[in-house]
Amino acid sequence: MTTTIQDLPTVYNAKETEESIYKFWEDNGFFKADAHSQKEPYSIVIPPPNVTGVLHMGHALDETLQDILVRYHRMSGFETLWVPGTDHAGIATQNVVEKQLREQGLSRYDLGRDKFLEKTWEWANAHKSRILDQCKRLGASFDRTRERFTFDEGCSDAVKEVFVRLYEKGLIYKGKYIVNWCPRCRSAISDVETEYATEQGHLWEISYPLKNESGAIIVATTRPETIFGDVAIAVHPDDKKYSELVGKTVVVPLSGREIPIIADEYVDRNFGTGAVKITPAHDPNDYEVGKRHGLKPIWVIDEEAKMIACGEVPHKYHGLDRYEARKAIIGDLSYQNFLLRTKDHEHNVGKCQRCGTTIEPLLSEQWFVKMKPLAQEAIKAVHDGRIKFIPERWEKNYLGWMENIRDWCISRQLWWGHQIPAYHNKKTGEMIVAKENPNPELWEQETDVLDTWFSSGLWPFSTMGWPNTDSDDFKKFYPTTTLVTGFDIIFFWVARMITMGLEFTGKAPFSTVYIHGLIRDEKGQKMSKSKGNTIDPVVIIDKYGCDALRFTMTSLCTYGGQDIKISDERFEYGRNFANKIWNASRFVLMNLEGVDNNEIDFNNLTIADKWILDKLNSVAKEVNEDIKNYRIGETAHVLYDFFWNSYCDWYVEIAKIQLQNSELKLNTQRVLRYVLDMSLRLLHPIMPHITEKVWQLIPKSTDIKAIMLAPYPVYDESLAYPKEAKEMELVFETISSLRNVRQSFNIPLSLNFDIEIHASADEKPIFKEIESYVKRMAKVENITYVDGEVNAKKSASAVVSASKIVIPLENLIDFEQEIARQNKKLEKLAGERKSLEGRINNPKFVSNAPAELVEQTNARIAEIKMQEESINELISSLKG
RNA sequence: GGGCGUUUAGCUCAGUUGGUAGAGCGUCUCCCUUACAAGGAGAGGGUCAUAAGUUCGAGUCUUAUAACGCCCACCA
Repeated sequence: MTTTIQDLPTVYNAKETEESIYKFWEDNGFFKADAHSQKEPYSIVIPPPNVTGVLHMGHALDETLQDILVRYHRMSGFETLWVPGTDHAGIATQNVVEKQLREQGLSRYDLGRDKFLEKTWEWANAHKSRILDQCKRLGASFDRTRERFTFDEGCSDAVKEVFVRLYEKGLIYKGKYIVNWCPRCRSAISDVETEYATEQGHLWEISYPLKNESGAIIVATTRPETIFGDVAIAVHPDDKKYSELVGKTVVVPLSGREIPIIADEYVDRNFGTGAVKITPAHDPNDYEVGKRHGLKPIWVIDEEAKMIACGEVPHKYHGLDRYEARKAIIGDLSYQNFLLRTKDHEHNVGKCQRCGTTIEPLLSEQWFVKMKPLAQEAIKAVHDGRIKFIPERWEKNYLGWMENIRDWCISRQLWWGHQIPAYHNKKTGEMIVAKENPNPELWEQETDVLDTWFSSGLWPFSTMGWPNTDSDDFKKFYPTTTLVTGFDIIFFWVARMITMGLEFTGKAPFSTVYIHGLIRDEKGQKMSKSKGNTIDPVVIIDKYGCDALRFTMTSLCTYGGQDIKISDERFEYGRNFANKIWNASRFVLMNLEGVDNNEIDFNNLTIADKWILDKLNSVAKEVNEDIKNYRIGETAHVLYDFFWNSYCDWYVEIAKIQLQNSELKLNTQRVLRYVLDMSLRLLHPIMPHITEKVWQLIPKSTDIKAIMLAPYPVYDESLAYPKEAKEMELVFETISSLRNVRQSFNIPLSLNFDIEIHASADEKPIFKEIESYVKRMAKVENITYVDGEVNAKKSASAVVSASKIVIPLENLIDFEQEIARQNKKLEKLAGERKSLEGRINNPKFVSNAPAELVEQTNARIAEIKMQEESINELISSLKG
């Protein structure tokens, strides 16, 4: 880089910098992890983004937090691996490709399985690289040489291995059960993929006449279209209203079929009429009731949610959509006087998570994983601390789900996904489960594919070479250290990774699950394409810069993991900070001319030098603790405050004074450089590009090639200067008070005034030491020290710590106003003193509170009293 | 029905061993002081949702209430 300092623009150009800096890192292979390193490992696997589309803000946050942890640990001496990759996202990807086809008037069936898969692979491949390229724009320091895909060869092998082993252990079975069926996706989906929405519906009361006698039983239902699948009417066994009817037979309206009245505890006597129609093929509860009573299910709705065109469904309803059928049946029931009443009824309806279609509970043959036996260890691992959640409250959520876990329906009637490794004998129909087809001439593979989460559940170890447990990566980097993700996929993904990891590797796949909030729009709504309220991270990066995006988002992360509301303008916060860093750096670089490569001369430090070094030191301490404890938002705030308010607003301003002093110049340059260097390192994990860019420009002697490889600053006891840090308060207070006076009386900056300091004995030497700062920063001409009585006549004045400062300004100040100003301060002090005195006068406080606090309180009261006295003295002197 | 979260300055939100409140933005005043107007300086602004309790002391702990939000369960 041949940029000279003078060439650096006054406004930070994020776009230019970020591109070249990322290239610099990548070209040098700095992200590549070494499996043979002796360093302690730190590893993260990326939650693989779906190949359905492009990166959204949620990814941007997730990737940023991971990158912060990765960069922090890399700088802190760990052998650090971040594995990138993407998820084939079975149902979601199939849906987007199908949608594309539909726009051309085609369905997947028009293409056929092979052609459709070819097309989907094209889509996936295109999006895979696009997504990871977008991650690069986020500054992600992942090891691209280890990029993986949940549907690549290695992952597929792991999937087959796991499936076969679970099957052989009896933990995978196939059978007919009621499942959540999405008629649009034409596939079963799992419980967690089913979301519930409250809908306004109806409760219809239908009369079922008794066979061979007068009378009827009245049944309440929300789903009259399943009437042809009724196999019984159930009432509660203790319901006296119906006790005489149990055992009798009724005739199903519109059908004529005869079904029994049975008694079952499941029925709620107080709901509806207390009598329920039982439709085992289309309702999970009814299925259980049917099983208990040995009733055979009757299918009346097909896989597309249309009335079945055969069997028990009368001809006129054949092929009708479920809702059309409902309308027709209600009409017919009403016409034939079977419909007695229609009531409004609010109920929850299951929806497909992926397409929003109302779920049709359907009895069908599916594959399941028995989760209960696997869950035990997954519960234990959290209880005994092998895995911990941050924030902790998610543990409870996870455990609650695990403890009540149900079997997992893993088969999907889709095309895009891992085909189930089960084979059917073409002649005998026999079925085997094996990793490979023993003989394709004889055996045909199961057409169902696996739930996409089945392969994501193996991600932490399938990416490390498993089932080959001797692979270098597996040995060095598994188990991973931290998993970073949002709470929305704890059940889908985190829980499954934990169960699978423990089952197949014997180890928890990660030790910490760091759960962050969800990104929402400025109104707190979830971002979604359909609402049109999404913010594209790439657009933000183009407009404000990647580091600005990262810093802003990081600063909004709270320890409690609250959701994060963002709007375009919020990123100005990070952009402004980046610009501040840029300009402060420019100032420092411009002033480093003539500086040597030597370290700071610690025997020749000014009070201000010591103060900033002390401050930097304590900031380093706090930042390390914050990151280790996942208080990453706090890290951002601490660094912002330090860099802007301490370094820029105070130290750089003081340095301008010291640089003009030939004795102090060189060491001031070194301190400026040192603090800048360390600040950049501290900030690097959050704002990688700008810190690298500036760091490369700093003249220094190190042979470390990049800031991203430089050691992360830690607390250093030899750099603690508590005494000077405290004494500097006098500088801040003095200058602030003088500025306040200037502002209060509209004294122009062009006018330098004189001051008289009535210093306490202790503070006098400090005042002398800091004179040059006060003069320049408060625009003071002369400072004189006055002992004895104060004469503040026609003056403004200020009480600073134990000293008094008088500013003779007889033509410029309004004395009434000055008295008012001082009185206001008195009021404030008196308020504080009274409340403190209240405490100290309470004997219980004195006896119960820590001695140190009592002492502090007394000291503060004494200080206030003294300051009150001083102010009173000043006021009377002013009047006199 | 069960669980969780939120309620603090006009707005958005921080505030972990309980010691009398902070930031950013916005507002008001002044300033283009040779790093930065995406900036500098100064100021104003809060009975920390409500009620009770524990404590010498509560934004912080306990209980209850209210409002809003989320998750789980799912009576047809």
